[in-house]
Amino acid sequence: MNNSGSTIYDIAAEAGVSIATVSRVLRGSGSVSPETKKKVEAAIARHNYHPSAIAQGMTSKKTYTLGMILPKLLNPNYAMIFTGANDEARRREHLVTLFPWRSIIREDGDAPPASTLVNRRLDGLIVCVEYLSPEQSGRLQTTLKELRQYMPIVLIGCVPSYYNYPTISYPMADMMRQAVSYLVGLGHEKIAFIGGTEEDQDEQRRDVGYLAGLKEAHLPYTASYRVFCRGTAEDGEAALDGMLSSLMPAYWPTAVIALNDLVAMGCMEAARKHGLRMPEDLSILGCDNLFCAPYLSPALTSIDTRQQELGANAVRLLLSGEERRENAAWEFVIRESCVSAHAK
Amino acid sequence: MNNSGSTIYDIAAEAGVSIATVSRVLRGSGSVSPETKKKVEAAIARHNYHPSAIAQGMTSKKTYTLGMILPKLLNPNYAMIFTGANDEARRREHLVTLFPWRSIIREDGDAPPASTLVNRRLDGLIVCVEYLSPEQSGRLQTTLKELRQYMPIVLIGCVPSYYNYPTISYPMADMMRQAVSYLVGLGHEKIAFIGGTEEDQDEQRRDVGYLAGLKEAHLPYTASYRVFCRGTAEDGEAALDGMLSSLMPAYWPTAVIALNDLVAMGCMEAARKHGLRMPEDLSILGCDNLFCAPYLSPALTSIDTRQQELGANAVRLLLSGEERRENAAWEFVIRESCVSAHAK
DNA sequence: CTGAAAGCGCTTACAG
DNA sequence: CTGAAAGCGCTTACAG
Repeated sequence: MNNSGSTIYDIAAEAGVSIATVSRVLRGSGSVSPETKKKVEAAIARHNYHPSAIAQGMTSKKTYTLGMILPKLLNPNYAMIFTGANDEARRREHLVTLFPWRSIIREDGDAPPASTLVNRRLDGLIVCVEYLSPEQSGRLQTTLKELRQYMPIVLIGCVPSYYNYPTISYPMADMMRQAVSYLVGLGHEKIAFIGGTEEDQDEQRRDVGYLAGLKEAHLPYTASYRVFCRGTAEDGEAALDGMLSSLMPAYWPTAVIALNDLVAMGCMEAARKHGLRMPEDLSILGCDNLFCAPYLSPALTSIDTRQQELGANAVRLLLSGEERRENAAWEFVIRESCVSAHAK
Repeated sequence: MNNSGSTIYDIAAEAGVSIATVSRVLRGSGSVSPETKKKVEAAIARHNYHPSAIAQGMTSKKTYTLGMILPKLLNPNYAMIFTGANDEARRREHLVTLFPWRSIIREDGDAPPASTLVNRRLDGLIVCVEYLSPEQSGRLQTTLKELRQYMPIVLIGCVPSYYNYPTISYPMADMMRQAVSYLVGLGHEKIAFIGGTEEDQDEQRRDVGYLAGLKEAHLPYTASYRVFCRGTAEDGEAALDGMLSSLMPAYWPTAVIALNDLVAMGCMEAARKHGLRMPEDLSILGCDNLFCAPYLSPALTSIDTRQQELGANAVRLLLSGEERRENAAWEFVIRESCVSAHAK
């Protein structure tokens, strides 16, 4: 039986009923007598009929597909977020499709922003925000405002507190404050912070927490211990390398808090090149708890940001239609890369 | 202007033309006089009108959406494949959406396989195949045969040579033969192979190449050097641990070829626990060249399998409609984890 | 160059 | 419980 072309008309004809009736048994709506239901189901099975979600969407105005925008999928974290979202969406009969970051940031000669997004008539959009320069942030907000007219939006990740959308965001300042506190508890006084952006004005940004942590511990703030960089391993390596190179060894930090595990990996590399033993000479704290964290040397102590959970929760929030702003969950994962400052 | 509801009718009314004309300027088909074209474009801009891809698909029978099925996205490799595919698809005005592995393998109480896939009226499907037990392989083939009636399919990854679909597959036996050869060149004679499946009958499977490599070097095949496992770091750790525990140290291998970098990471962990120094006591060769390979200790020598390229090529092959079977590209990336057998 | 009309595959009031 | 009909937002022959 050539099933690739069956439509609801074929089924109706086969079962000797109208297409309305077929539709009813398909959706389990309205009422259908047991006998005709049986006939229709038999016809469906015989034709191996699969109703077109496209045509259904045409009528119902729903596509059952959600859009997701991530800075990049190459960072394994984003893959986790996507997986979490995708799985949750499947449970709710939705699909999630990924759109490129540039479709909302719109650089140079990009296509009109958002047009693909809107064409596809998505039921909603999840945008993961992170590390934006002021101009990027401006353009993003413009695009979001436009998109908002067409579909509900949920923001996740490191979302500045002045963005006004349903959001699930990491309490970054808290995380960093506690990170400092953890290292202080291990006896560290020279604690560096590598990564993050200096330009954003959000009060929840990472270095606000870093500064708060230092203050809380009555530690002085040393400008050369705070270096900004983006989130790759190369960035991290260059950043720590630069810091170590410009400082007399006596002033080298004994601990560094890295923006994320990628940066932490780069820091390890830089430390190694400068002859530092880890963790004795230098403790390193990462963030994200990448799958490879346990396999680094030393095994990386990190902050698990439960990315899969974040993705799943984003879908739930989006589908709920609520306007809430919530905090994402996180927790320390203690391994071997952070030890007492007096371990050496 | 409330643009969220504009349809082609609104534009037509606004411009004082028929919807057919609007459609023509939208698609650049047929011919339209410059003036009416201008009028229509003005109306489109004023309404900020975005034609519905859904409705367009309704007529054209195309969804411009491709499906992709990966064993799991959590392995960063798969994220690379997906990214490569997604980027290439975007260039060709297509979207790619991810479907869960179980939708084609159909385990226990799963929904009827393929039904979501077919409902969505995909323009094509890319399936990444890997490490299948015979039963899984059987079920997969059944599902593929069914799906094939509805949409073109391309297979990628480690595809048994007896699968009869357009395919881009790694020449695994070749890769492994050359891996052995590389280690032999470094003076190794006790070379272990960890990973892969023993059940598949494909002649391109990894251990065929491993055996061929040994033979070529006139090295004996030692059964205890070949241990099967799945592809996670835990699997790799358990596998090498088991091997080392069951062998007298004098018989320990001096080099191990790991199924992939995850397994290699696990092997490193196991080696460390058994007091082996790397690379002096044990060389390790990975496969996939994960982003973290350079940051392991020692930096992992690996086989780069160019996953992003694979994803992009899969899209091209799928959209070309050709029935070819091609080999995926790969290359050695030499770092520090493989050294001369006499280095100690 | 342009419009009226049919059709894509469904769903959903509205009658009966 | 069931069917005829309108409608979802487009595209594409077919006339003119």
